[in-house]
Amino acid sequence: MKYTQRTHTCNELRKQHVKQTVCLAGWVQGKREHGSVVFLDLRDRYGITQLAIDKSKFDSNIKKEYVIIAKGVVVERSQPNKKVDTGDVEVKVEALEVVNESEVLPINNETTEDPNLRLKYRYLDLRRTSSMSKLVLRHQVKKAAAEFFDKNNFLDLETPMLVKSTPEGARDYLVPSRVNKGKFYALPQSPQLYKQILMISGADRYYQIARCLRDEDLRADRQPEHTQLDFEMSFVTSKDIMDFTEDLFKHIFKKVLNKDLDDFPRFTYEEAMTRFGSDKPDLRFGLELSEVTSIAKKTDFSIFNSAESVKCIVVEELFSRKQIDEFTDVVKLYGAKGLAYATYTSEFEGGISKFLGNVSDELKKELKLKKNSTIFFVAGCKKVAETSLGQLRIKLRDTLELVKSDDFKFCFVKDFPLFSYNETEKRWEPEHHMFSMPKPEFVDDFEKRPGEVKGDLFDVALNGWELASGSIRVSNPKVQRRIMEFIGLSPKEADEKFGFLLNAYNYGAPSHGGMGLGLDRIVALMAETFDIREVITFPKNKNAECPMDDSPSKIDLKQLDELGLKLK
RNA sequence: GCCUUGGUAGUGUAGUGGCCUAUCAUGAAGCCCUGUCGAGGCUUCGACCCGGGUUCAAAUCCCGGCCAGGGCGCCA
Repeated sequence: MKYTQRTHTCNELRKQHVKQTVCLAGWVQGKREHGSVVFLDLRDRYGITQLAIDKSKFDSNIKKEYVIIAKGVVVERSQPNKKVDTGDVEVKVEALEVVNESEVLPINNETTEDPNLRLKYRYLDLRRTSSMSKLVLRHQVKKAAAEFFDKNNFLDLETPMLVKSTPEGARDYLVPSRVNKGKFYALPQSPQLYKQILMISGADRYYQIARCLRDEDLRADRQPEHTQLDFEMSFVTSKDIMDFTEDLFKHIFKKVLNKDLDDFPRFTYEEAMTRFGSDKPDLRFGLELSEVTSIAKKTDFSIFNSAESVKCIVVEELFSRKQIDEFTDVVKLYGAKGLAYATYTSEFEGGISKFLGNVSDELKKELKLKKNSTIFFVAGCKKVAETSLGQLRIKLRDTLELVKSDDFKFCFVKDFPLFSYNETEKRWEPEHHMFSMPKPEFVDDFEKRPGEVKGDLFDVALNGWELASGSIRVSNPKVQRRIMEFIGLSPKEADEKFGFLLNAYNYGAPSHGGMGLGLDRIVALMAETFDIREVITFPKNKNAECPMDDSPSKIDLKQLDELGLKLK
C-alpha cells in the first residue's frame, strides 16, 4: 500500500508474503494470552491479521481497541484459520508501538441495540465491518451512478445550498442573513428550480448527488437531510426518462451487486391502485386486489349494498381470530370502517358467509376460489377500499413471510393525478409539485376538470418503497402561470415567489424533464435494511437531533445579536 | 399535535406482588495456561429510568414525568 507508514493493510497478507518483513497498523480486536506467546487480532477496515508476540516482549498493558503499529516477519501458520482471509499466515512481531490507548468501549458492537447509544457513539458503531460495509456500498452506488451519468453526457453541476425560501410543500430549514438583517435563506428541499433553469441555459443534461433538506417529522425511512441522485434532461419524453432511469438502475445493480434486473413494468397510477392498492406496489408477491362491487350489490349485506366500492383480497390460508383482529386494525388505520371476511373450505363459512348465499357460485367463479382460502373485503369509497386493502396486502406479506429482501422488483407508476383537493384548506393543490406538465389532452382546460387531470409524472417503486419521482416540466411560462393561479397563487404572489423562474422561461426553454432518486433508500434496500440511518454516515435520531454532537444546540446571545434576531 | 410499544449491571437478557441482599451470557479487573483464533480454567466487580401512590410487602400494580422505537397527521 502506498502513501502510508504501513506496508500492507490487514487484509493483504497471504502465503506468498511468507518471510517478508512487513509493517501493519490498526486496532486490537482481541487478545489471547498463553504461557509464552500472545496473539493479537489486528483490525483495520479491510480485514484482520493475526499477530504473534513472544510473551517476554509483550507489553501487557495493551488492551482491546488500542491502536498499534507492528513490524515483523510473515510466517505460515501450522494450523490455518479458514474463517479469515489472512488465516494462512501470521506476523511474528519484532517491534510494536502503541499509537494511542483506548478506554473500554461504551457499546458492544455485537449486541448493542439502543439506537440512541449507537448514534452517540456512531464512530464506534462504524468500526464494525457490517456497519462500515453499508457505507462502502453507498460509495459504490454513487460511483456507479456517476459513471453512468458521465457516459451519457450528463454534467455534474453544483447548485446553491443557500436558496430562496418557497414555503409551498415541506417546511424549509431557514438560515438568517447577517448582512441583510431580517432576511433569510432557506436550505434547499431539492435543486428543482435550479436544474430547470440550467436546461434553459442549454446544459442539456445535468446531474448532481444533492443533499436535500426538509424540516418535517421523521420516520424510519425519512431523515431531515437526505441525498438524491438528481438529474434533468432536455428534449425528452416521459418514456425517454423512464428508459434512462431503468438503464441507470440496471447499471448500478450489475456493477455493485452483480445482479441482472428484470425489465421494469410500467403501470398507470390507476392500474397500480386497482391491482395493488398502492402507488408503490411490491411486486415480489401476488395477492392482488379483486373488484367485487357488482356482486356485492346483490347480497343482503347492507354495508355492501350502500358502498361505492367493494374490493377484496383472497389468500389461500386460514387465520386465527386474533390474526383477523390484527388485520382489522390495519384497514381501520387507513380509513376502512371494518374488515369483512369469509373463509372458503368447501362452502363459505364464518364472518359474513351467511350473506353470501345467493352469490356464492358467482363469487367462487369470479375469484377462482380454491379450498381453504380466506377472503377479506373492504367496502367504502374507492380510495379507502383500495388503500386499506393495499396496506392489508403488505401486512399479509409480512405475516406470511412471502418475500425475500435480496429479491429486487422495480416498477414505474405513471400518469398520476396532477391535482388533489385539500379538504381542510378547501383548495386544489399539486399532488407532486407545481412544475409538472399535465398530459397533453388536459393542457387546454385543466382548470375545468381538475379532478380528472393526469400529469406527465411518474415514480419508481422498488419492493413497496417509493424510490424516485420525476416528470416532464412545464416549459411554457403561460401554462406555468395558469397552474400557479389555479392552485391559489395570485399573479402578484407568483411573481414575488417564482418570478425569477417564470422570467427565465421567457427566453426560450427546451422541453425537459427529470427525476430525483432517493439515494438513501436505494442503498438501504440494496443493503437489505429498512432503516436509512444505517446507510447515512452521521444520521439524526427521531427528534432530528444528533446524539453525538448534541445538535441542535443553544447559541450565544452574541450570535443572535449579530443576526438581528431575538428569541421569544 | 395524536396513537402505540418499550425502559433491569458497560452491553444483551430472566424475573408479572413475598421464593430478589435480582438470573444468565457477554464485558471489565486479577491470576493460571506453548498455538489460540467466538480460546480455555479459577476468583472478583457491576443494574431494577425518575417522582408520587396502593399494599404488611413493589423490578412487578396505579398516576405523572423523562427517554427511546414504530406509526398517523405532516412529508409539493
